[in-house]
Amino acid sequence: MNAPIVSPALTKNQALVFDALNRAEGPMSAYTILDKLRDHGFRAPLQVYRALDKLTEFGMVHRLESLNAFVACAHREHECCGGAQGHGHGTVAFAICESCNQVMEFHDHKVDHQLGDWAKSKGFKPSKTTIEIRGLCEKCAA
Amino acid sequence: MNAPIVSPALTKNQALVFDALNRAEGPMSAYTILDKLRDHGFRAPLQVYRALDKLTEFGMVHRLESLNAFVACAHREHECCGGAQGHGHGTVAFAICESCNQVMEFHDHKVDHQLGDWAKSKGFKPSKTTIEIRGLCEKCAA
DNA sequence: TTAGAGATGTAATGTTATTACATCAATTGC
DNA sequence: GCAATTGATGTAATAACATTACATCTCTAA
Repeated sequence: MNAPIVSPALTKNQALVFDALNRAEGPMSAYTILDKLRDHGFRAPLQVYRALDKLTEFGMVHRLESLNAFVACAHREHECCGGAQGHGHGTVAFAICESCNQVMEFHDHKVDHQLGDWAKSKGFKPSKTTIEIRGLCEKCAA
Repeated sequence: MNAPIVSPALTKNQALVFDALNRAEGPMSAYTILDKLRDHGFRAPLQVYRALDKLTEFGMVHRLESLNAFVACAHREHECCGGAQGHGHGTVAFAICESCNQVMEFHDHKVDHQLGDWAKSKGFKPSKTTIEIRGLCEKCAA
């Protein structure tokens, strides 16, 4: 089984981690996830990191590099352009509110293309692109 | 003294850290910098982090979020659009070769605008934007 | 039924970043 | 001059994030 387009069957640990992230309504660090899952038998960081690796590979979870934290993917399945990253989209971008910690996930074709064009012009072969906007969301900026 | 447009006078520690990054021809972690500067009297991480904070604030150094590492800014002074981030540019983007660790710093008006437009449409007020493309540079992809 | 692959559990360690507290030097206002 | 403030520095300790190493275990395909 490789690079499934639809959600694959998850292992127990993967399902627990994914569920925790879905309930969270915001990004969580690996160690926060670990704490949430202690009641379910989790005892070591590696259990979380292994599950996160897989979920990320499946495109079901994203890592926020500027936060060292993780969020469940907010895209609906089959939405918009199928990309190299499985699950149904190309590069995703994030707007992260530094006040309320809310994260907006979005996709922007033009940005995607523009960066792709730059890469092509330089002979650079992208494997993963990170776009994160830190700032204040509408509510918090008011 | 606040938010200088030209390079401010650096303190001894700031100058040492900046110099180390300039010589490096590639990103360095804070602890790598620390090791390089032990001969110059550095003994603790905080000495490095404090200098990096200031240099970043001055726009002379960038943090690569996906690497937890730092690079000296590759822009010439006075080049292109003066932005909110001092030093003479708006958002910068990075292409990071995962094979040879070379980093290309660039600026793309269209991407900048496009993300700005998205933010405006959502009422989001950006403070800092991260754009990092991981992949293989032309040489390493060949 | 056994060899391989993948998932799991656990401990230990490595790497990155911050908090807390003390000191020192330059500047400002009196 | 000389407090008072501000900013830079030094040091130790700790917190936060992530990986390596090794031992099982379970399923499945030959």
